[in-house]
Amino acid sequence: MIAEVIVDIATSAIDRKFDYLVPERYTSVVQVGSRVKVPFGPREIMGFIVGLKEETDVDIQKQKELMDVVDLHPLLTTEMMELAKWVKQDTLCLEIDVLQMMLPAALRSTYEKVVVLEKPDLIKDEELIALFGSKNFFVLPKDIDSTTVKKLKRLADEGILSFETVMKQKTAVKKIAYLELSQDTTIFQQVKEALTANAKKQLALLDKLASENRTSIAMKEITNEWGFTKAVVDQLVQKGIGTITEKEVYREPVDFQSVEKKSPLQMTEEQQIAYEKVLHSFEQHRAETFLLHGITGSGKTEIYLQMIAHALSVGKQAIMLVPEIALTPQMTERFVERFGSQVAVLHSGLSAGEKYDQWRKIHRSEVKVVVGARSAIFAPFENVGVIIMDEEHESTYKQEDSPRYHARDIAIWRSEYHNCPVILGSATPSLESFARAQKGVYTLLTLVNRPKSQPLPPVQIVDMREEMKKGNRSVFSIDLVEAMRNRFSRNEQVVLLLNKRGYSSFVLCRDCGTVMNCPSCDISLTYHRANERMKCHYCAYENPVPTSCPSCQSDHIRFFGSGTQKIEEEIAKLFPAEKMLRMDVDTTRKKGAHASILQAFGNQEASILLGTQMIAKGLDFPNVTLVGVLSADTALFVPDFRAAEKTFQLLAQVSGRAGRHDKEGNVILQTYSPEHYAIQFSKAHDYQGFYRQEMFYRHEGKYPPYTFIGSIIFSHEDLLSVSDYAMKSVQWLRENLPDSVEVIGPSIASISRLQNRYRYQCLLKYRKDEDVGHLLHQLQNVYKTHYMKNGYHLSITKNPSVLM
DNA sequence: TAGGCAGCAACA
DNA sequence: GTTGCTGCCTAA
Ligand SMILES: [Zn+2]
Ligand SMILES: [Zn+2]
Repeated sequence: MIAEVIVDIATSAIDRKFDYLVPERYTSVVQVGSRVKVPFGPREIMGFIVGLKEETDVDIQKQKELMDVVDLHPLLTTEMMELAKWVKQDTLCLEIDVLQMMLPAALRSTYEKVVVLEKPDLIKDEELIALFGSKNFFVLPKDIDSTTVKKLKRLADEGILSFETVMKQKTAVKKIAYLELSQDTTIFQQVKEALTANAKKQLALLDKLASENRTSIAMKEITNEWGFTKAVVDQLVQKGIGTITEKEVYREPVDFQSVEKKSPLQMTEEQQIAYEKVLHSFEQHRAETFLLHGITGSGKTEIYLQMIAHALSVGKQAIMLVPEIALTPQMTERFVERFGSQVAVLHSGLSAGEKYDQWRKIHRSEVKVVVGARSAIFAPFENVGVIIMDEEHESTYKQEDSPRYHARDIAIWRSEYHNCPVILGSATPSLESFARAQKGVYTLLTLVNRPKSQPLPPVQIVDMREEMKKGNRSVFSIDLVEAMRNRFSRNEQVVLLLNKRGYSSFVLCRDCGTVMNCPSCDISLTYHRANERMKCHYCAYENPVPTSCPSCQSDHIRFFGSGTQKIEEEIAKLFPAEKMLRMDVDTTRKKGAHASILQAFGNQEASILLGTQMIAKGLDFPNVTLVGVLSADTALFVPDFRAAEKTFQLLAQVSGRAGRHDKEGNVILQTYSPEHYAIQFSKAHDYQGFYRQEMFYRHEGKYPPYTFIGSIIFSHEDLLSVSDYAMKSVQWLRENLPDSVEVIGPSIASISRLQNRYRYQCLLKYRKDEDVGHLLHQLQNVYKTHYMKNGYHLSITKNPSVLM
């Protein structure tokens, strides 16, 4: 038998199947989807079996046997392997990268080089002896200097030492030791009678066991809570009262006991209609995509819950995607309330072990519902009944680095595989999705009423130019200050949004204006207050903040925070009695900080929550009756065709935060461009109006959804080389692409240098994937054969979420 | 002429 | 991604 194996090496030349002979003893255990240990050149590495066959074209002399079958049960389903092939083809990435991404990080193998001392008496060099310490081996560090390596290699040639590569698995299954008591109850009496008088502890433990009347007790409980040492237990085990066994346990991030079970809510007529349309499609086993457009508070989640419940009732599984930032404990609780321990949760806050355990529960079908962020779309269920993506417009559903997949595309692919519906839900759908719904590619479902909430809050626009004329130079308009004062007098809460997308704090010299930049990237360094250091977001560079300016030696160094600090001071002056919580990149760097700030605000520990766009999601607070947007327009003027769409989505989202409950809410938008349509339509809560206006501009500019965008980045350490490569490539594209494809560039990329590499960018606007797919593959092949080895980089992103 | 080192193909 | 081979250069 022959196994087709994709090996664990992420290089394009290796990213294909290799045939291995299956030794006789493994023929009954090898399965497609299992991992295997294989010889590859002089090494041993991990690989995935992607096929089994009886014959191979490979030279008989080249053929090798696989060494070991690692998994007795396949890790990857047939579906996942097919999906990986499609993702490779569609996003121009490596198949092995997709396969690795489908599995939890804990299953990834790592490789270590170990130096083993063979003849200890023949080694003279003191430095080398020190490396071994008292052992006869050491792990070769990655950053070891080359002279030491040379010395070691020489000794290896003489046979004094040898190099070995060790394959390691990161995290294993967690096991807990249990004392299993014997079934034979007479043994206890026998042992007890045979005890000598000085065996007081053993006697006490026997009595305790008798009083507990359990058959299995965790060793931890016996030692920590009952206060017996392991020696006492061991002695009794030796006398035959039972055995110590290891039991597999799951590291469980959700406490199911503490969550009260809840029944489905009565749906409104509008919800019922939407639900039944999906249900009909579900019953027909159709792979239909629904766009559920419902304003904030219109009850989309109840439709999700009931659809999932129905899928489970006929033995199917469900995948529920939520953007990472909205995946709060409150969010997951809603699912646990309905489905109890049938829910698995996957998000970035889990440890590697917890993620692995959640994944195993999914893989073994011990849970039926997955609630998770982007990567949860790869949940290895085998009988999916419905896939739901909440807030489908979120750009975080697109993975920024390879494999550059969009969760929406994966969702639709999987729905076709399982013949089940997909629900894309949003209050402000992406233009792409809404346009597809208009064309009938997706089925549009609309919710316009808010069953439990007040009508959408009135939005007031404050023209900050007028404030300037009145002589108010503060970031707070007179109206906003007045409204805030009014809320505080009623003991209500206020949310303030500082709309400064993408800005982080930087370090600047006040005398000459020099901004501290990364020496290897054309980007300013980010100031980290916690340790007084400056870091580069794009490479590993890190340095303490200088005491004097490197270009003019002045010591007037200033830090520009995300802007929230300055506003914090101003609030303290205006409302000295009010407590405030700040939420921005600085205060949420630590894991869990985000959730704890929101929780504190929910507990009324402060009356003001000030933050950047990250506050737009998450909890809804019943006591918040005013949302103030300090600078509604700053994101409008970034050079991105989605700027208006993103601004509208953000404003719509924060507006929904005010007055979701019995109290009436208000929104105040401060702006320097009150006439802009994104702001005007936000005020009117008019998605459709915004959609029509924005579609007009997209049509004018030939932007999505009228076209698709492809972004190609060329980079090299040498500026002239990369400009030459970019020019040649783009010229070739122009000559070979059909006229319907617009080729823009090449031009210097917006981040012109990254990790010491100069960057050029080219943009493609095309209408059909077939128009560019073939040529992009060809461009990549030319890159692999002629450019890659000379230090060039080529990166192709289809439908980038940001134009960088 | 041995030793060293960069460049490169092969990995089943 | 690594490895070991090849051919060229350099120091003795
Ligand atoms: Zn950098
Ligand atoms: Zn200066």
